[in-house]
Amino acid sequence: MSARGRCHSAPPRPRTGTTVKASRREAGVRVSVQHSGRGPQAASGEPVRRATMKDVAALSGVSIKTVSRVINGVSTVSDELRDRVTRAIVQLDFQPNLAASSLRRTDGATRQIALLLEDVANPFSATLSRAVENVARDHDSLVFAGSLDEDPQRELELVRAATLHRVDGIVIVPAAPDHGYLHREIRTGTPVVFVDRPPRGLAADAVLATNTEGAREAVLHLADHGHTEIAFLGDTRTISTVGERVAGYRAALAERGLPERPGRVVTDLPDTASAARAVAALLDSDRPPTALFTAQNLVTIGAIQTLQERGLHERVAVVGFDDFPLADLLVPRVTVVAQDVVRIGTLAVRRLFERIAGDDAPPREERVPTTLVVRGSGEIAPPR
Amino acid sequence: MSARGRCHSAPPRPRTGTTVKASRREAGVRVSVQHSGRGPQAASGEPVRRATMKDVAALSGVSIKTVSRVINGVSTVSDELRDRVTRAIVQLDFQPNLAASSLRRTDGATRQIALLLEDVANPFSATLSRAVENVARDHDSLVFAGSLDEDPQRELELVRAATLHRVDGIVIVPAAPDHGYLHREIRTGTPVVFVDRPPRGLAADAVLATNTEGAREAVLHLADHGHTEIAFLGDTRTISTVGERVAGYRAALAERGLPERPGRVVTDLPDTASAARAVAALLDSDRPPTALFTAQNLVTIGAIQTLQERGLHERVAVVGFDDFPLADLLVPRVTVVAQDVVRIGTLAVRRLFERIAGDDAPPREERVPTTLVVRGSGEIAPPR
DNA sequence: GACCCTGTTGACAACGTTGACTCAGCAGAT
DNA sequence: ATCTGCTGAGTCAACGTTGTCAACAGGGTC
Repeated sequence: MSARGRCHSAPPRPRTGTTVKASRREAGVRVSVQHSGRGPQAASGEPVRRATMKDVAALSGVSIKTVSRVINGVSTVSDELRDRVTRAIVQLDFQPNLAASSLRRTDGATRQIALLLEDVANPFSATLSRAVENVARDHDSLVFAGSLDEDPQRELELVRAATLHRVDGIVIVPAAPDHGYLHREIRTGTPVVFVDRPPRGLAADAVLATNTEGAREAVLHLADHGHTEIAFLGDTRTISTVGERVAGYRAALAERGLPERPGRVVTDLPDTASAARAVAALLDSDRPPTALFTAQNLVTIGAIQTLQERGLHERVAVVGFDDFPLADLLVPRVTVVAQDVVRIGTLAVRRLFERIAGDDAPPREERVPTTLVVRGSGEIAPPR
Repeated sequence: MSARGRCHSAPPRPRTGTTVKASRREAGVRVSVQHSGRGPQAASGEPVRRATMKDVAALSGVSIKTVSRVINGVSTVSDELRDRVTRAIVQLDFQPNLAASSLRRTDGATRQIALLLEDVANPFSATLSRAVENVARDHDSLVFAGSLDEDPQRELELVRAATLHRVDGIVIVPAAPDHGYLHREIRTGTPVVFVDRPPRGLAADAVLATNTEGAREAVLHLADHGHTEIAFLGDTRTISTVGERVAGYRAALAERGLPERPGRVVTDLPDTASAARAVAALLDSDRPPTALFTAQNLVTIGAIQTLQERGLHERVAVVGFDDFPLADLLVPRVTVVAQDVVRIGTLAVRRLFERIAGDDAPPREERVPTTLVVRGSGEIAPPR
């Protein structure tokens, strides 16, 4: 944007309808320039200075401080002045400058929070994101979302960017193996709430799913449908949820007196393709499992791909951890242990806003229960 | 946050491993308080004041202005001073106060852009969001995303919130029927780029899909597989893409000399459920269609639901507009006209950053081509 | 009438940074 | 030796707001 002009003179402004278009093509994208009489966008009607409190004060004949009081809802302003100021604000379309405000204020609030997740484009993150947005709205705060891609380095960068922008707080689905570095941020007044995975090397609030219990329930479900050969397939081992889910798997096997066969716990499957390959390998082994517990979204999908390719989708039982869209349109419909993602997100931001408001109770860990959603794929009986 | 303290004395800090937990239950969520020796989160090690340029200047023995120069990469600083300042910055963990900076700077840049979309939780929006984030990262900018839920009122509110926070620019998938109100924002220096749907009553940049051509291609595809009874099912009529896709549908029918039967164009299906009902109604009509062109994501899914329920999914052909996850795992796999969402998002933000950089060329409309993805559901032949 | 209290308003400085300007020092031209 | 121009550094004010404090009006009390 060029320097702010002072010129307020209105340019000639013909009707909008007269737009003429001319097309050309570049690299598959069709571009058309709009030769409207209104002229270029950025210069449309000369850049205009935004009104400040000073302008409002001048127009309503009061001091700047009184304008500030009206805006902040301070009660010691007479009705008459409040009225005059309010009218001036509307007339000038005044919006206070948040930067100046947060610079001066003692609490330094910016009314922005950061949400750092795995990848805004995956369904878990997207749902979380929406839940967080809804709560943030009630607190007049904006949410900026960042994707970590399970990369610790990226986590550092984004936390850094967040504090650079002086966000009021951070909700994070962490990727880093250690969070000691967050100590400094918390001490300088940026509270952090962990979601889905607990902090390591740091005491902080966390909202998590009951991973172990959920996994246990899933595997018991399979065992109770007659399966004795149940495999575990999961995401990257270093993610804490994976460990918890493995623990649940083992607890269920032990509870039903089933042995854990070697090679039946496969982890470090970060995407659909690797999960698909892992399932293929299992099926090709000497003693193929008759049931699969897929401990994550993408793993479940990869598994189903392989089963479909081999025509085994009506033969091998599958229970997945975490629900996903269209799970109930596949054949067979997919039985899952669903996390209450909206609940998790909501609790996490609420906690964050409590911290922002000054709550300094000891950090808490909240566990949100999962639900077994029976749909078909988990109720397939073992052969013979 | 309580008032900033000055106390820098380090509290006793025992090992982390000694955390003790106590559980209780409230409304299904298990809560455990962490009685770690480190004490409450917010007070952990007393709140600490953030370093300012003044501190850096004092530590390195230069003026504040020189610190500013170093941070902004001004070349007229001797190597020695630059070194001293850099070391002080690291030592104090200094991060410049962006609020103060943008307050003082002539361009007033905040390094934040807003992304307003239908709903961060739907796949189209989520993909767009990720694409925007990636480009924004290159410009050291943060993105905050907001969901409009197709609500014009909400659009006004969120644009308002965005300008209140003085974002450098806005990328928007609009919901409002008229965008004249944006004139003011553009003139005060907040450029706006439209995505998926063009602006109305305003000249502004837009990046759109080739809706008409894509729809035409889909319907020609169905006709060329022998269908003469093809229905159109679409989202809310007021959305411009819907109109364009209807136009493409009609163009294709005309091109193949097929009549448009009454009641075959069904719109205003905002969600899966209503789409499912609409398909049921069509199938129950006197002359049921043998093929469906579903002009939006959720509509496609709703249609498939009904077809599956009736066991017609291998009988009635379907081509959808817009790809969706798992489209290739359904039975039959779903043929779609895919939009290049990543491309659309990328072009849009790039354009936005050009505007932010001061480009004041006339507004442009770019059209990104669609691709027909043949998978099975669109190649089902009509009965007999 | 002097005193105090309360409630409303404004003057002023300060938040942390950067733009405009100044100034000292020095090299090269005169 | 003086002048000019340039380079590197510093001083000061200003961005738009809010916290602190003082001033003032009006009312009630003694």
